Amino acid sequence: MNSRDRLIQVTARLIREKGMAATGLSEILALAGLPKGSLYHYFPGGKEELIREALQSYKNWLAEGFKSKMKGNSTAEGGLTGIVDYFIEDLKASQFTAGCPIATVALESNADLPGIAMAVREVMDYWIASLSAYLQYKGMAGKRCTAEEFIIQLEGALIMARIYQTSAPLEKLKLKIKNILQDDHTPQIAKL
Amino acid sequence: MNSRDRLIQVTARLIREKGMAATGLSEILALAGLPKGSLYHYFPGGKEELIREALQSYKNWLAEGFKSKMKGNSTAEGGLTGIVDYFIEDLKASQFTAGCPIATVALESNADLPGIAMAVREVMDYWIASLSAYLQYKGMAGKRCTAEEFIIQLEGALIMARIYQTSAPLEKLKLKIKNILQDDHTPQIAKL
DNA sequence: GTGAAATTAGACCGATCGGTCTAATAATTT
DNA sequence: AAATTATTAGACCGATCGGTCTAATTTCAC
Repeated sequence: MNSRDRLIQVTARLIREKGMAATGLSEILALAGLPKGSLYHYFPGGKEELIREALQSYKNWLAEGFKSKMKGNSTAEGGLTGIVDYFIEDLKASQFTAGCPIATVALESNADLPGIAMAVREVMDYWIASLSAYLQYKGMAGKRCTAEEFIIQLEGALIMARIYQTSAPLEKLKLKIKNILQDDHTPQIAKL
Repeated sequence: MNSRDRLIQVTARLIREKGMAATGLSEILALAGLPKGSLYHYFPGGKEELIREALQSYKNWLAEGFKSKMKGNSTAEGGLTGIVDYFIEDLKASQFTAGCPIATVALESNADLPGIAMAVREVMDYWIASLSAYLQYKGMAGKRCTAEEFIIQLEGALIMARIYQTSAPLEKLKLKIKNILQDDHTPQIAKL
């Protein structure tokens, strides 16, 4: 992997493990085996740009999961179950140290970091849109609400999993997918 | 408010807004209007002890919510709705800058901070236990699973609310409470 | 092979980090 | 009033923070 990508990957990993503020540039550089010059060569915007790129790379990670897990499942229920499995695998591989970077950064971002907050929204938008499109393709009604509902429960489960160091909440989520898909999530006051 | 409590409150607020690592002692002291000596007088354990206390204070905040919102509602559904309202009020009061400190700190904590991770678990334990006891009092079955389920959805909704700066996910959660209470959350393989 | 561009290397910067320490002051006890 | 304790005050510490800058080196084009 080239230096630029290595920096992004290391940054992404550290952010998922301990957040944005606790991740120092020197630690990133040490793990990537690069000097400071390389960082500012590839990312003139410094730490913030690097973090934004790390968030963007999470989009690719999500896209990979969509591709591999949805292709192998014919039903919407199977597809969503696959996505949860994708997160379970990731969680176990990291020994429950890696959460969702979107959530982690979202909870750390504030009005002082508008660029970060926007990047967070963008990735979440992508996630919701991808899931919605998938659900629509599978013939679901109220797709966007269902997608949001699924992600909300997934994010909540990921936090619980992190706190108690167990994948149980995600395993439980898999059992609830059928309900999520069946529930009527269309807003009471029509939105579209 | 005395100096000690002021330090805890300021710390709790900053943590909820931007997390643990990004919250500096100097900022805490400036907002509390106290010198460094006071901090280490009351909290010899330094920043970590202060954060643990801030997390503990969140237990009190939760307990207040339980008291005020559950007393005023006779049904379990009404009680949980009240809790969600409690979070909505808090979120709006902070202009969507204050998340759940448990989640925020949980996503920032790792093996290097065992004391923090334990404090996070302790507050979450308290939360789950309180809700379980309430549900049992209201005659619910599968109380603990239902409590966990509710909290997971609340945490997920809080993240979404933070990202999009809207209380909509929490408003939606209120509409789902009836379903959460009705669903069978007892584990497939009995746990107790 | 030579010149230009891309990349690596790391010294250096001021600011801030969490933490320690001593002294002054305020409050309380006797 | 004197002695004791609790609290405030802030100078100071080494370490690290994110960031800048100049060279050295490597890569690549011609």
